[in-house]
Amino acid sequence: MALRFYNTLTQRVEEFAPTDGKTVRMYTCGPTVYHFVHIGNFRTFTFQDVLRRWLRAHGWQLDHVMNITDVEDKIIRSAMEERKSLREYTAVYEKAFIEDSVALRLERAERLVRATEHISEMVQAVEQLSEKGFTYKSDGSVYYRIANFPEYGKLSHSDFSGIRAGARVDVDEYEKADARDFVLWKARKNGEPGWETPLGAGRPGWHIECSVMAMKYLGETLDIHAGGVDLIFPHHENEIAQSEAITGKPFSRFWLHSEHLIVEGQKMSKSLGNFFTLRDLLERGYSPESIRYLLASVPYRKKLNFTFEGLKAAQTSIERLRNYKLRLDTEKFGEGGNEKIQERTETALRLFNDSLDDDLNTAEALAAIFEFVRDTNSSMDAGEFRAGNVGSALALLARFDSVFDVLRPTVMTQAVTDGDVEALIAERAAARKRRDFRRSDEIRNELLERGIVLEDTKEGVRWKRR
RNA sequence: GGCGCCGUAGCCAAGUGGUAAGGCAGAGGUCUGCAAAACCUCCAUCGGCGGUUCGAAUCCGCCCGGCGCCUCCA
Repeated sequence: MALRFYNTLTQRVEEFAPTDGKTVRMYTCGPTVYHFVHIGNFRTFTFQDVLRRWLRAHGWQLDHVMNITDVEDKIIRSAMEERKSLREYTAVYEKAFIEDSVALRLERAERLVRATEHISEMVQAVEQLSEKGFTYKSDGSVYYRIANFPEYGKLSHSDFSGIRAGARVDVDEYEKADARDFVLWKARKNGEPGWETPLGAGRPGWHIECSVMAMKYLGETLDIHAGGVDLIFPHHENEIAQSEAITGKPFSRFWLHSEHLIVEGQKMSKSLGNFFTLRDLLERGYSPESIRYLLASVPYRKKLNFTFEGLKAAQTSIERLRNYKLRLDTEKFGEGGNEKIQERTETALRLFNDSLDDDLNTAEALAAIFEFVRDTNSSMDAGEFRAGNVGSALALLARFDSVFDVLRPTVMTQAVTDGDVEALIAERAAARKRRDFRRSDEIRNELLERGIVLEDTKEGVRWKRR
């Protein structure tokens, strides 16, 4: 089955392949670095990570650009309050974002680009728009005149023809000709940081950075542009208006949008006390993998109800898979291979692939894996699973983990060395041999307290860190 | 008011015309010195009503209940 995505632009599921057949040129809207990125943002970034990994599983190369918005009203306000430069202020949160991303095993985009490092390109873009008659000035700021872009609204599927000038309260304190017009270049106000440019002293509007950076690195037409649903309007709509007005070509072939995350059934908000950053959750003792698993397990176009019960369930689910892999790695199976099991492995792999090809249906992909795990665990118990079946089973798990990436535990500090463990296991074995179960259990509990779990199997003791 | 989404077992959640995936939790059991791990069994007729159809969770209509965007926002 071919890879298909739901395209917001066409409102249809469409087959996807990169234009040149080799490299997927993708742009995703990254964080605004004025605070710690929250778990809802990471839902979107995790979706993008799964997307990246699955595109690569198809054999394509990636050229993925993610922006860092490091100039924007809230940043300016906060930086001024703290008497810091923009860079001083944003550096903290940018660093935190990257650390959090590493913890969640989010692959780094091929290019991570900052808005403030593309000011001159943005100025050029605004000038191009002016030359083509898409702009007007008001109070020293430059605005985009959407009336001159008839296709405005094609992404959000809204009809703006009825909107009249002055129909809305103007939130920007600037005079706009039309309510939907948006600012391309904001004139500097008293004491604000800004740039001296041919457009005047000021700073770029939010939308122009994405148009400029996307086209600078990826060309006039992208393969994929992705972000959260709340960006459809106005951000992505405005990006289209800017980019297509300049080039006359489609800005992006595919537009993918991830749904929001809610917490315990409610919208995440600071006032409700259900607002979490990754750091908050890690402090509560949840593992990065369990958070990653939970975020990835719900298909990206569905709202994700983030609950602590779900987080615990995620951790238990991961352990089940790790136990299975441990079993494959350590158990002695009979010689030869079992044809039936081989067929089931192939079926599971096919189901896994087909599910992800179907607009990244991660829930269905997981089901294929768990069904396979139960089925083959059962075969192992019955002695039907053979040494010849191990390889393909491990390959299936590897395929799974190349996307979900949760099998490897995040190593905290290793208080106990492997040697210590082995020595105690040997002592325990001796105790068990003389049926001294008191001493035997004592050792097992002692190890458990230090994070080592022992399992007695018919081939001897197996242990793991938890 | 405009546009759109959702409502499947205790929780999370697939399935979009042929008689309900998967995970977690729970109950009982097998195995084990005891555990752990694993396996087995049990646990829903899909918000409500009506319609279309041989047949609907899946299509249509109405109703009830959540929610998003339309303004900064992943």
